[in-house]
Amino acid sequence: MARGVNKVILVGNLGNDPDVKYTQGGMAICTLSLATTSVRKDKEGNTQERTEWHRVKLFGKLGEIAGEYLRKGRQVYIEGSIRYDKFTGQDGQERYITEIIADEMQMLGGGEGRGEPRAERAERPQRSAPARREAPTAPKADFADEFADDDIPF
Amino acid sequence: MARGVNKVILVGNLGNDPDVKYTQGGMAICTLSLATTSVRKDKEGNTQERTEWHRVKLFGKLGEIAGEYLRKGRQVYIEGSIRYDKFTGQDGQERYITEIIADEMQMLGGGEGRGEPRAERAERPQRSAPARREAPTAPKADFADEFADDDIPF
Amino acid sequence: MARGVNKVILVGNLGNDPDVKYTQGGMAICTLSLATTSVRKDKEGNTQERTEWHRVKLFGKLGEIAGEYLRKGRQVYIEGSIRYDKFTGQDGQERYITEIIADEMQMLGGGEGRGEPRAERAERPQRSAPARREAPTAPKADFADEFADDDIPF
Amino acid sequence: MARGVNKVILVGNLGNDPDVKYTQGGMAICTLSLATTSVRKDKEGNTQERTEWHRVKLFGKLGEIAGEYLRKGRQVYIEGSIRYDKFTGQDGQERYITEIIADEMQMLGGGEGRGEPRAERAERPQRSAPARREAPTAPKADFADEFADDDIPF
DNA sequence: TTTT
DNA sequence: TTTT
Repeated sequence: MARGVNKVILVGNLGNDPDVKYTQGGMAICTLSLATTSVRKDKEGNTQERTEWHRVKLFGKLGEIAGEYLRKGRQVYIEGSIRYDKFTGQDGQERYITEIIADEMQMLGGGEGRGEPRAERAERPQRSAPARREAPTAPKADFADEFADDDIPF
Repeated sequence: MARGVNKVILVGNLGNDPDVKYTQGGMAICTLSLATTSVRKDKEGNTQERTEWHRVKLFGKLGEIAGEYLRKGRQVYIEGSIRYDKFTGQDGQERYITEIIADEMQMLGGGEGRGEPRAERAERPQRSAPARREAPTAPKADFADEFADDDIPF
Repeated sequence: MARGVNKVILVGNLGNDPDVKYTQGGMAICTLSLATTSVRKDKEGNTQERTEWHRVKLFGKLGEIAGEYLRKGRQVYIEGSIRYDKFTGQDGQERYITEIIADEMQMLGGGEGRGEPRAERAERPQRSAPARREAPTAPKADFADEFADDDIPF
Repeated sequence: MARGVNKVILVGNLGNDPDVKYTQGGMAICTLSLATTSVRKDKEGNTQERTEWHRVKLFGKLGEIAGEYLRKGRQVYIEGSIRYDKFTGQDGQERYITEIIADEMQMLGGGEGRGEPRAERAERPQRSAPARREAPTAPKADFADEFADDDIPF
């Protein structure tokens, strides 16, 4: 299904609440800003930090879950792939954007902030996606029937 | 869909031709023996090698493809998860086995030996799986409809 | 440096407090029991869980940090490789063991239990490793001088 | 050593010969252009391809090896991290660049082109890096002494 | 913009 | 049992 491997694994903290939008077809697109920080010592022995801010996109059901349960500051595990996009800005200038397209997400650190979906978030789909024709599914979501075979034990 | 991450990434060479069997339900189960070798220097500065032999299992369509196109010696990329199994041998002794359950496979090194499925392999399903009720699909195979949404560009 | 890739990435919770031992040479060997759980639905639509218990080993400084800061229940990220070992038990039977040799570790979920090393753990090195000739270092620990070059910005 | 995980795994083919430059300090900086292609089917059932071109950087000894042994078309495994950089172009415009900083590299597919370092590449260091004060080492290069402990078997 |  |  592919020629090559393009895999990204991130564990970081959200710099902001997730941003969820819906396509005409009713599919959720959730965008996260995720920080990963690395530390090293320079020649003088001083500790130096550097933070990368990743722009992560989650589609479909995965995006809905992210939009409901994640919040600013939360620690999260993301698995996906890198995608480089090029578009022309309103000033006619070419711009480049790099995004991580998630196909797996895990909320980390349990406890606080989990289990209570945000009310205002939960409503949005109805408002902005009136024409939702079919439940969009996220990658790997239908794990069930892939293995619905009699004789394969878990 | 999970609490935790259990991910394995391997690049290695096959020690043998793949072994393909079929379940009562007609699903392929392909087993590979995959070698990964690491090199280090010991205290005396001598180069030392160590090879791990991984037992890799591929199910469904992925297993069929592996059985047809892979051969002894071939280099392959595998992504999957670790699974520890315990069973009782014929002598009543408990035995343990560790397997890598693949959900992604990539043939590496192109060229030689690719594109020519083995005839004897290709026939086996019919013989050993007469009751094949439905085409079993491998994980991630149905990438297509997951994203079949009007407005999301590739 | 190797012929092949043997990489494992785990996010899970500790089933027990870490077990730390020291070699004759004074190097820490920390063993963790780490659970990763996956969930799927069977044909009847019932949710089924399966937990894998990984035996993780951390050496040197990484093992010391793990032994001091980790505790039962804590969530942790581990990166390493799989190693299959075979040994002969006291009954003369051959036994097999699979271990994850860690070369990266990240404590997840912040908060509770971090920042307060366990007193009894912290002392052990002195007692059991009197002959510690040199500070053993964990893989990747010496990140500093690898990049101590004038002109490479962080 | 870090707060977060920022890991990239790529398997792809080189679009060009590697580009190697040297810092004032004599450290090699090798830049690769690496293609990973993914395939999917659209709603009409047509096969669609999309290729990402990754800009990969390898430093020190790893960069030297890459510069000598890799060539256009060669398949390669890269492990590293994502780095987003921002700089001001000659026109005063801000520009963004995303790079993969490699800390592991494996040539794949054996055979052709391996084992015969390119002559013109091999010379460059002397010419452009006259002041090479010390042999720069790549990440993970000094695997040897990290484990140089009496009692730890391979 | 996050986190420790 | 593979590979370089």
